[in-house]
Amino acid sequence: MARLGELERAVMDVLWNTPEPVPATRIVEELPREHAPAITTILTVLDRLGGKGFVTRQRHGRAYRYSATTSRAELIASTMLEALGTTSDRRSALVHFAGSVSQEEKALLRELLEETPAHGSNA
Amino acid sequence: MARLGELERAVMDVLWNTPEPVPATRIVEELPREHAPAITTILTVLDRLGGKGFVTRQRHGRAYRYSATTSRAELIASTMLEALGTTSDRRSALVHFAGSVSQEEKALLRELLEETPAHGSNA
DNA sequence: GGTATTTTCTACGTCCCGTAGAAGTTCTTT
DNA sequence: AAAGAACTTCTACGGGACGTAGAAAATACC
Repeated sequence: MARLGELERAVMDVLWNTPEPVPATRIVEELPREHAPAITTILTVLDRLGGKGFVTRQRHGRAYRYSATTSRAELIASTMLEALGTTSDRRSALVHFAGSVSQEEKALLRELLEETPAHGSNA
Repeated sequence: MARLGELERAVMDVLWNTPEPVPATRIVEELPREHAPAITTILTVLDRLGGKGFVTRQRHGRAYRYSATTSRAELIASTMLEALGTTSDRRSALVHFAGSVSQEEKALLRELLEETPAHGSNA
């Protein structure tokens, strides 16, 4: 999966934190940065994010509004899955993973794994 | 955490697949590539990997032998952890993760989470 | 038609990574 | 010791990704 740069990431964060499609101008304002980039910079980034499949847009009057195609949670999950996929020895990797998550997350995960019914495969 | 390029990754794979410290020449031979890179290329990559903290070396006669500082499993686990760390809503991410692992891994993870005793925090 | 808003086009600088030649160092061999 | 082999260090280039944004074009408003 394509990787995100720092600004790309920041833009995604704005999209993820906003329930509705966002105009590019709004993204500039929303960006938590001292030195805010120019609007054209944001447009370029949005375009690249579109190319990577992370963002879509719809016309809204003269301008576009942008929204994320994938939730943050989904992206994180697939990053984790992808990392797991780089080894044939998944067990070892999971051993280390299980050993390094916090107590709370351990409990949470256990809970989530319990409650999932019998169908849960991926692909 | 620093990211790995394609060749860097391939070199790490050789190191991970070899129990003992490996001479650079050996890495060239071991590399599963049609167009094998020059030895100097490998040396450069090893140097960069050293800079990133993934590789160390010890002198062995005139030459060096290289070894990985981190196991593949550890690296994968920390990549997963790092991905998790990019959200404040870990729960959502874990929900998606738990929902997308295969049946076998689900069982395995459950098992691993059960058996871990009370100590398991990270930090 | 003039002005403001927004997009599209084009492009530059930097950093990372694959790539490796040239030159230096160290060991071996005669 | 001279020569050659083995290995490392130094230096550097080219491509791609990303942050950056000006100039120009399109669109809308008055």
